Amino acid sequence: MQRKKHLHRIDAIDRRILAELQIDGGLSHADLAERVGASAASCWRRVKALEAAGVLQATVRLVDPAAVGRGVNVLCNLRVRSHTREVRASFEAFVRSRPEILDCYSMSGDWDYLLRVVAADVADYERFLMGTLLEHPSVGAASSHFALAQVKHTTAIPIG
Amino acid sequence: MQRKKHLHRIDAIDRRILAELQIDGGLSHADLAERVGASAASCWRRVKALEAAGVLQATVRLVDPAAVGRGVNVLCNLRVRSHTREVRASFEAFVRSRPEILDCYSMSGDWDYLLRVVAADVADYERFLMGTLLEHPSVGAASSHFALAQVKHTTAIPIG
DNA sequence: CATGAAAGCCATGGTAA
DNA sequence: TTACCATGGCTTTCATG
Repeated sequence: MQRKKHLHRIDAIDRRILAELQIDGGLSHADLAERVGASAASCWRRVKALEAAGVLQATVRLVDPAAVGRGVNVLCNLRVRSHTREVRASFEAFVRSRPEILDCYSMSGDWDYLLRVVAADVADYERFLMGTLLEHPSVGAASSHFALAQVKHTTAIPIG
Repeated sequence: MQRKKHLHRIDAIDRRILAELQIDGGLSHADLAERVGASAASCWRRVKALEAAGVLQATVRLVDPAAVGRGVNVLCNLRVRSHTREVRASFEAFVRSRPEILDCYSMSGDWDYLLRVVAADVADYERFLMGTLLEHPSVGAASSHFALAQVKHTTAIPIG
């Protein structure tokens, strides 16, 4: 799973390719070529190079969380029980293994980590918090905050 | 931009389709059919229905933020200057208009919003904070925390 | 050396039974 | 659900600036 083979110089056309594909990943090479102002063949070569360099990553379909019963977002600040290498590695492996934890950042400041958890409802989150998260030996304190609404949520990184 | 036309009953095969497509959105209908244990035609109809219902949303390509100079994540707690409808609407429109703000949640608790901002480095974020965010008339206080690492970041909602 | 144009193969989407 | 066909995208080749 090694990526980032070789730093590929990203020029203006590459950036336009990235900008288009991260909005619509289903574009054909022909359509993409038209939008970025290059030939289909050149476009195809660039896409392959960007993939090989690890700049262009997975193609994914987005699913409406509410439609599959995961409409509640909870942001959870968390401290680990100790800051040894082992405990942190154990916690991070745990985080990666739990599908309801979508995002996890190691933070500077008062808390060690910030998690985003999706749940069906408050009771569902309570079960996860008490039954799973706080049960894990690596976890110290946690402070949960419910999102009232998701004002914005995008996967598109600003390019340019 | 109306979605969610009609609540479509999602059965086990639909869930498997969603689970597969949110991991690999580039799957052909034939491959998808094989993985979920249905025929290609049936699979195709289900995908169309899920799209029409708004359950299956955009196909996007993920881009490595660091490769395009956006490797720093900042989580920013924020209060608006007042809680009137107008001020909140103004703030939320502002948030949606700024491409470096990837996520924004309206929160319960001490702060009104939580933002995730991607920046090139600390100085770049400082410019955004002082020059753009805090300059906006709707914004009151803000408290920024830098992510030391992105331990986990996925777009895949748990299905099932 | 990278690009652009052209062409063939093949897989795919879509339809009909 | 299975079978079929025509469409169109992917990939290579080649000539060019």
